[in-house]
Amino acid sequence: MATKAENTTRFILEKVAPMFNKHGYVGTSLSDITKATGLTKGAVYGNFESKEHLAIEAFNHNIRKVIGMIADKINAQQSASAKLKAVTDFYRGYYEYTIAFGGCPILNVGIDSNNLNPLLKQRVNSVIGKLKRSIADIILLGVEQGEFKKGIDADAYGLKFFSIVEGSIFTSVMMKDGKHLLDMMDHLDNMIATEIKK
Amino acid sequence: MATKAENTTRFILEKVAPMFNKHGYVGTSLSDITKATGLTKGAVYGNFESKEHLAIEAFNHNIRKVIGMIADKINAQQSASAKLKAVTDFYRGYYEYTIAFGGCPILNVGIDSNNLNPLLKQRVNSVIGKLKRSIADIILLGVEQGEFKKGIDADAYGLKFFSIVEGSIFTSVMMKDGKHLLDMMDHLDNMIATEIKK
DNA sequence: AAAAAAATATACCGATTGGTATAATTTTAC
DNA sequence: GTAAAATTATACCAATCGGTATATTTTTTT
Repeated sequence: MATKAENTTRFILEKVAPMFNKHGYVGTSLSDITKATGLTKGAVYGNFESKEHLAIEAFNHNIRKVIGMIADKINAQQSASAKLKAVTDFYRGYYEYTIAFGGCPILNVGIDSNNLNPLLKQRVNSVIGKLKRSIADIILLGVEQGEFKKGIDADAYGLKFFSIVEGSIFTSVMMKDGKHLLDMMDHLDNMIATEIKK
Repeated sequence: MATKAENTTRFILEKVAPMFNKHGYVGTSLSDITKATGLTKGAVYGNFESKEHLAIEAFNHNIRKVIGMIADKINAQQSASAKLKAVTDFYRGYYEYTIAFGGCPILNVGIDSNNLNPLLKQRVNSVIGKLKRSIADIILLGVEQGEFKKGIDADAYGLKFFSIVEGSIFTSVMMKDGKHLLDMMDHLDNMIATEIKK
């Protein structure tokens, strides 16, 4: 059975994760946190050594959730092109999913931590690297299986994929325009069809 | 001649604009501002009614500079395709230009102000709308002049263009990878060539 | 159920936050 | 050059910041 502290840790994280995502690191105060959790500073600092570590774990929590969902969609498919389609399909539903949550954690925490919080930024960069890698690996798989063109720069396309996704989320969230995200996923599918597939 | 206050206003704005861009609204304190300008709160509040208005005018200042540069490049070209190429060429040099400055103000202030500062967010949205409009107008010009395909959704492409640019800047700045921005501008040029041009 | 250990609450710390009233200074108008 | 007006500096405000030492409560172990 989970100990009391483990339960509290998870409880705090779940309450706090969307707050950090919406309002950023400096924009989320300890009093915001105690207010939202109904706990006191004692409980918070009993479970997390500092606000910074709490923010990092909140980011990890957010990322685990999103990445987990994408990974499930990817793993449910066999072929490389079906895996890539699973990713764009996932983001086709992302606007509705994320709008209450405050947008993409990578984008939000990335911008928020840049020039301000090196530890957090390092975490974000690590996640970007992993996402790029997982797309690039799918592309390499497609090349191996004869689905995709030989000699394609998988890493560069992984990063392209990522940039287009993040830019689309930014615009959709800012303009409150879920349709735009759909358009952009069509654009990505088209890029895959014309530039990557044989 | 400019009055004393006008000079001071401009001086503060120039000093403060990159700070807000790098560290965000909550991340830039009045003491940061007085330290950077060498002035006192009296001078600051004599020229700006509040920190929020200062942040808004700093954003306007940043935007005017960037938009002005793009507009010059666009206006220097005659044909619609040359105008679009001028935009992607501008962003090909954007990484070096912006890295010391802290990234794109639209992206930074957009993320920063979302769910936190409605006035600032409104300003950002207005700028996004104008950028979309100016790209869409170039596309409409191209259609009119027979360069571009008829029946193309100029507004949707304006927003696509914007999303790809912003996503690319985000990734480039985060990963400190200027090359990626070049790749993405190639991608945009290619999109124009294959989807928009006749 | 009692004792030990773990977890949470309370009360406080110095530092900093944005903002302001007023005094001192500098600029402008005459 | 002097008076009036505009501008900047100083000194202060209450509120809030992240963090901590300690007291209290709750959970776990025996």
